[in-house]
Amino acid sequence: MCPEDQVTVKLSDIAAEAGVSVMTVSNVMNGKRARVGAATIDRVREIADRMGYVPNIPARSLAASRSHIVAMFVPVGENNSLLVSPHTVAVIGGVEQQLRHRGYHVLLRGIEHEGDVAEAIRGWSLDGAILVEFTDAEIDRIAADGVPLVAIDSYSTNPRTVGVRTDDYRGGRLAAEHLLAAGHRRLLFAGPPHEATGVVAQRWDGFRTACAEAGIAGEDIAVEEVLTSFEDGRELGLHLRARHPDVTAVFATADVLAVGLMAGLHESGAAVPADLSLVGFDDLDISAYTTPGLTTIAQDMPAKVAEASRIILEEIEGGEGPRAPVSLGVALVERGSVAAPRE
Amino acid sequence: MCPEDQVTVKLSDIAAEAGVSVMTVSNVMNGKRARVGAATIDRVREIADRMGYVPNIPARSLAASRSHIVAMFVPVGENNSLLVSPHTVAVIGGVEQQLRHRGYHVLLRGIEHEGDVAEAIRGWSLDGAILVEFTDAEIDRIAADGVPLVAIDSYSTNPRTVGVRTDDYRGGRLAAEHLLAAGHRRLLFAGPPHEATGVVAQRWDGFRTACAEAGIAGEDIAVEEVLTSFEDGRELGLHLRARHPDVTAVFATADVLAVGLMAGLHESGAAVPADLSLVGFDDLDISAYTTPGLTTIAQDMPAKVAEASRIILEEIEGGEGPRAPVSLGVALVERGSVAAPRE
DNA sequence: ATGAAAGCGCTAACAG
DNA sequence: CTGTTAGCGCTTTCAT
Repeated sequence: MCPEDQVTVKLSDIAAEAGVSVMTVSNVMNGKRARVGAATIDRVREIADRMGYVPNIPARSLAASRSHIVAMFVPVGENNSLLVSPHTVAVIGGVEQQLRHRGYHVLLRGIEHEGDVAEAIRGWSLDGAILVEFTDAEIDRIAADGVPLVAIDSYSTNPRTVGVRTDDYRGGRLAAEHLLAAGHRRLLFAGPPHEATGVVAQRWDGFRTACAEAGIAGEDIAVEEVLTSFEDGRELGLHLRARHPDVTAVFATADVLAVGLMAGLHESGAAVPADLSLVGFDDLDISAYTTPGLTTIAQDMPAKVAEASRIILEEIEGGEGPRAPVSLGVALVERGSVAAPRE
Repeated sequence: MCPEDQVTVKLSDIAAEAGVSVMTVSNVMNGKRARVGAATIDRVREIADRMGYVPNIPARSLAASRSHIVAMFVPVGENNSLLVSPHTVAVIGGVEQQLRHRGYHVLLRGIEHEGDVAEAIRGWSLDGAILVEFTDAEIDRIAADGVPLVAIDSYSTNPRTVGVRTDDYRGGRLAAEHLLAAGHRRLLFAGPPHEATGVVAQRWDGFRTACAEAGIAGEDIAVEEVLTSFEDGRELGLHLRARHPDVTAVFATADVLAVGLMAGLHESGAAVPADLSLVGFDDLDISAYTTPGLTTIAQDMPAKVAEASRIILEEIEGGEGPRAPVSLGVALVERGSVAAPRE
C-alpha cells in the first residue's frame, strides 16, 4: 500500500538515496531547519515520503535519552482496574489528544506500589508524567526527580509536582450560599473523610465559611462520611430522614454520590426538592438526566485538561523555575433539586 | 531513597560488580534461567537490587525489535478526544491491568487518519494492538502486518484481526422474546444505522428473527435510526407517541439511548412501563439508577476484557495460525421497564 | 550548511 | 553454563 514497501526504511537509506549524510536527514526530519539548506530540506522530505519512512521511536529514545512520552499514572486498588471515575476518563482522553497534536505519546500505567512511578520514569526516559487520582499523601511521598510532574486535583505541597485543580473552596462556598439563599438553615455535608484529600477539605472549608458568615456554626452543620459512590449515596439516602430529621438540605461532594442519594431518598419516600434540597459537585452528564435534574457545582473540565497539557509541555520544552499551582473556575448549575425548605 | 543512588545503573555496572559478563546479567534479568547457574542468579539478583537497577526500555526495544508494548487504538472524531463510551473505558482499564501483570505496557493512542495504525506499529515495534470503537469498515481497511491485532466488537472478516465481541444476535433475540412474552406485538427497534456496524446488524437480526418466529414480519417492526447518545434518545422519546401511536414496546440498542428515551418519554407525559415498555443493551451502571430501573441485555464485560487480553498475549507469545473470533455471553437483566401492554 | 565518528544500553547469535 | 562479537537506528559532539 505504501509507496515503496520496504520493510524498514531508515535514515541511512534516505541519506544514500539523496546523496547526503545521515545527519542531514536526521536534522530535516526533526525540523532543525537552521542547520540545513532549503533545497535539501525539500528533496529529503520528498524522498522520505516516497520511501515511506517511519521513525524508530525506541532508537530515538535511546540515543537522545528523551522519549517524547508522557505517562499518565493512575493508582490501582487491590480490587481491579483503573479509570474508575468519569472525571479521570475525561482528563486522560483530553490530555492524550493535546499531547498527540504536539508530537508526544501517552503511556497509560496503573500504579500498584510506590516506587513504580520513579522506576517507570527512569526506565522509559519519560519526558514528563501526569498523576491522576492520587491522594495528597501519596503525592507528598513521590520522589522522582528531574522530570516535570503535574498532579491533577492535588493540594500537596511537594515541590516536585505542580497541582492543577478546581477552585474547590469556592465551589464549597457556592453550594452553601445557594442553599442559604433558598432559606435553608439545617444543612448536611456528605463526602469522604476530609483529611484524606485536600479537595474535600477545601470544599468543606468553603462550605463551612459561608455558613459561618450566615451565622451558622460549624458544629451545627451535620456531617456524614461516605465513599464517593452511587451505592454509598443510596444507602445514606435511605436512612437520611431517620438519622437527621431536621436537616432540610444536603451538599454532596460529588455528583455520583448526589445521584445515589437522590435514588435512596426516592426509595425511602422522600421527595427532592420538596422534602429535601440537594446540591452536587462535578456536573457529570448523568446529573442532567435525573428527575429532578441535579443542581450542582460545575467544574471546568476543558480548562483542566488544557492547563495540565499546557504546563507539562511548557515544563518539558525548556520551562524551569518553580511554578504555582493552578485553580480552575467553578460555576453553579441550577437544575431542579433545590427549593425553599418546607415549613 | 534507593539503596545506592546511582543516576544510571546499567547491565555492565552489575556485570563488573559481580565479576561476570554482561550477557549473564542480561539473562538473569530476563529470567532465562536455563542459561545461568543457580548461584549466579542469586548473586546477580542481589547486586542488581542493591544497586537499584532499572532496565532501560528503549534500549531493550531497539536491540530486540520487540517492545513489550501493546497499543490501544481508539478513533478520534473531528470533535474532540477519545474514551467516550463507558464501555470503552472499561475495556481499556481492564486490559491495562491484565497486560501489566504479564509484563507488558499500554500505549494509548487516538487515531486520526487511517495509516496511523500501521505507522505506530512499525515505529514503536509494537508487540500487538487492540482496536476499540472502530467500525467494521475501518477494520476491513487495516493493513498492518505481522502483529497480533484484536478488534473489540468487530464483525469484520479482515483475517489480520481477531474479533472479540458479545453475542449480539442472541442479545437481540432475548430482547424480542422478553417483549413478546410480555404480550407486546407492536414493537420499535431504535439504534444507529444497521449497515455501519456489525454489532447493530446482529442485534437487529436476532430481534427480527425472534419476531418472525412469533409471526411478526420484519416490515411490521417499526425502526428509528438514532445516534447512540442520551440526547438523541431523549429527542426520540419526546415525539415517540406522536410518531408511533400504536407501538407498545421499544428495544434500544444501547442503554445510554434507552435512558435518554426514558427521560424524553417522561417529559412528554408517557409513563414507563405503563404506557410503553423499554429494553436496553449493555447494562451500564446508570441503568440501575433510573426510575423505573431499566430492563436490559447485559454484556459480560469482565469476560470481554479477559478474552481480549488472553488472545493478544497468546498470539504474542508464540501463538500462530488463524484464530476464530470470540463471542461472549449475554443475559437479560429484569428491572422495572417492561410490563404488559396497556389494553 | 554538512559530515564523520562514537556511542546510547541492550540482546541475538554463535563460540567455547 | 558462560563469554565474545556485532549490531539495533538514532543523536550527540565536534570538525569542516
